[in-house]
Amino acid sequence: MDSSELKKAGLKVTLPRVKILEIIESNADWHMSAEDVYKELLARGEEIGLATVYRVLTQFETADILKRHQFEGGKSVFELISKGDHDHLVCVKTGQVEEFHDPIIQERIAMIADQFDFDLTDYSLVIYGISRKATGKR
Amino acid sequence: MDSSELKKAGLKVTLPRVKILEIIESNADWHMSAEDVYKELLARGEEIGLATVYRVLTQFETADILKRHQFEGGKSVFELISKGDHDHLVCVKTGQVEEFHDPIIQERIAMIADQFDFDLTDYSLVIYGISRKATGKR
DNA sequence: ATTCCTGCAAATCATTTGCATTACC
DNA sequence: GGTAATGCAAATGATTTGCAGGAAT
Repeated sequence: MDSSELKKAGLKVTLPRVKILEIIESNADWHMSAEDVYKELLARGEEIGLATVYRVLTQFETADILKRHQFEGGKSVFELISKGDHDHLVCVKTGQVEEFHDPIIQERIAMIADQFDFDLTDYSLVIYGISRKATGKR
Repeated sequence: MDSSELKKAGLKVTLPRVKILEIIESNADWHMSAEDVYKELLARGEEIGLATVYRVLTQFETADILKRHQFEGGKSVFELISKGDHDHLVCVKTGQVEEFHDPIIQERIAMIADQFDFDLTDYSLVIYGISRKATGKR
């Protein structure tokens, strides 16, 4: 059950939090914005305010349940950290997102941080391109 | 002279545009936000509106004179494309920005885009960390 | 002259916050 | 029951846009 994850994070198990986590989990293959989550809540007939969605998403980020990404265009999108370590390719035409993992790049990043005397805390890598296969996703 | 750059880009040579380009060029070692440019204009006694700064910066971006970056925190920052190809390290404590160039990473990125059938248009790589040298820049 | 540009204020967009009310433990 | 969480509306912060007046070619 999801509640354990919430408790573990020191968050009270409330209906909005459970519902929001459910929605993110049932859409684990995409990257949802606060607005997306809110719309999905409405679609499911839940009475949860947009402000709460923003608050909860931020709490989940702090609790290391979600990771926030910016990609292009003002809005943040989120994905489950439990999905593991990966970076993204984004199609600039369709918005389609693909995931990849490249140890060589990661090793280089660690090396570069070290060269510059930085304690690496995180990095962000997004590849933008035009997908040659018309996946027309979403 | 700067005017040639503007003309080449199909932009009329106007005082705001020349002044803004001057400011960016004279601060080529940092990454300025629209607000930063605006403040610098005021400091230099120029009467140029913030809206114009935003408009001009966007035009320069479209004309491939500037590149826009997001880094952390809502605001966009800009830098001259003529500075060449590089990526960034950002100190999460001080905001200090360092630049690096790594052909191996770039080659990998090209390879990955190709594997996923993407025509690479661009990518964004930012390394976040805590600088061990207190550069206390800016 | 004509078309493009600028300044200003008002409009947007995404996100945040104050506060009274309500829901968990 | 007490504290933490939520909903709503209003506040923010960054950026954009409409429009009337001003410049550049």
